[in-house]
Amino acid sequence: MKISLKKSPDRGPIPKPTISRLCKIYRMLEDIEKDDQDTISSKEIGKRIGAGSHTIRKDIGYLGEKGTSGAGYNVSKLRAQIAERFGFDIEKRACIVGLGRLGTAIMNYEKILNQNFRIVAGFDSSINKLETIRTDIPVYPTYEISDVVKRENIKLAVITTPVDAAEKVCRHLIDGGVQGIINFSPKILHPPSDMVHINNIDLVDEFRFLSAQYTLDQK
Amino acid sequence: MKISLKKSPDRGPIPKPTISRLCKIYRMLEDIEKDDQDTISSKEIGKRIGAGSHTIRKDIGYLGEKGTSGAGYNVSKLRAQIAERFGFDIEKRACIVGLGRLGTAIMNYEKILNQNFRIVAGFDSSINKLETIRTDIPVYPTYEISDVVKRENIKLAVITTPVDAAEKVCRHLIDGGVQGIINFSPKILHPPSDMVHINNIDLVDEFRFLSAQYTLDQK
DNA sequence: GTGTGTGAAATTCTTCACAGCG
DNA sequence: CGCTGTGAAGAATTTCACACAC
Repeated sequence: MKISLKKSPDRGPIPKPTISRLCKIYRMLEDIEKDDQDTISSKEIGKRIGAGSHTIRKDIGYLGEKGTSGAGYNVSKLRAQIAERFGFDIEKRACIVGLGRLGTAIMNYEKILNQNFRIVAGFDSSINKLETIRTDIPVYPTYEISDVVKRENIKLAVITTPVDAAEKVCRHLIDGGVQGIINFSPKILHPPSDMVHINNIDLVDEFRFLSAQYTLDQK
Repeated sequence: MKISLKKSPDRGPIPKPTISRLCKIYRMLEDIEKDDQDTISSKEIGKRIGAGSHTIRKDIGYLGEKGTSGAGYNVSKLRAQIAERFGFDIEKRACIVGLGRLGTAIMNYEKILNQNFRIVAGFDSSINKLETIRTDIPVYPTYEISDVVKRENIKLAVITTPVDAAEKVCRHLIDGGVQGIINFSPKILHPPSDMVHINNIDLVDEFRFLSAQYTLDQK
């Protein structure tokens, strides 16, 4: 007699690289859903996001839902699965701190609005700037950060201030309850607790990284 | 008799994470050099860039130059060492394709200019935009990309076009000889050869990644 | 004592390989 | 067959631990 002991598979915590790939896969699935295609193989997903089919299957394995052998994955089911696991169906409220060129560019980046991320506040330390900015999104002086963040239930923030302001701004955001920060200032910010995640993106560093790589492979 | 056989250490190819950290360390050293501090320990470097002291020592080990036990590393010597290895002393020429809000913001990001990266061209498909843009940097229509890139010896590029243009632009850049690309469009671009490096940064994905992480750790 | 250099261990992540399903 | 699911192998990184230098 065969005992159908279904051994629970890989259900450890999801590795970060997997989370990152699943986010990319998610967007890809959105695109594909718009086309006629309603099924997709791990191989094709892999080709699109730049990974092997094995990796993709492992990644999807963490979600728990199964694909159909021989056919691949059901596009909308898989997308829904990722959304559910990562909370993408719940609208997230975000803000931008630092309304210079980059900050306003992001504030107006219409794409974000459609994607269950809503930018509901902008902050700048210059009263002048606050008065001249043309936008539908309410803007506030920086000293109100933690109050507004609390009141508006903002969970995500983008920092586009000059370097010297970044650290203080970061503290205020976290005091207010922000849980994820994208920091474009060239000051590396560290999460004060495991409940907060920070993504430091510095353009100059990115340039350097690319430059270093191709310099190295010319040796 | 003791034979002083100096076994050559870790001299394999430098791992990517190490390259990335060394780029951050490099910037940090620049900052510190401006202050009075002329020596720094692996522990402090680690704290600043968010890594353990062990990791930092390993990273620096790849460079070949040694620190001084008990004192740490000589700041300017280490910086020079990184610059030399990664070619940071050689001025790199860059361009921006897509002169929307984000593109122009980056084009005017004065920091880059000071850092041995010079933005020497902008491109856009709209003649209108080319005519109205106010900048010292020469701008061209996109169909001239590969010519201008070749002529101006441009090695780095930033893509800030809408999605549908990204792929074609990427090809033209690479035809012209670009070796490193930062792509801000939400289309994932793949390097056609090992000689080209591409860094795909999509804002929405970054939001999702952060959002996913904090959603997961609330479970 | 403080701090580096580095093999070795531990961990994390990716790739392989192959059984099993449609 | 083609394609998924998954343990096991393998590779890449990080962390440890401790000898040695200042």
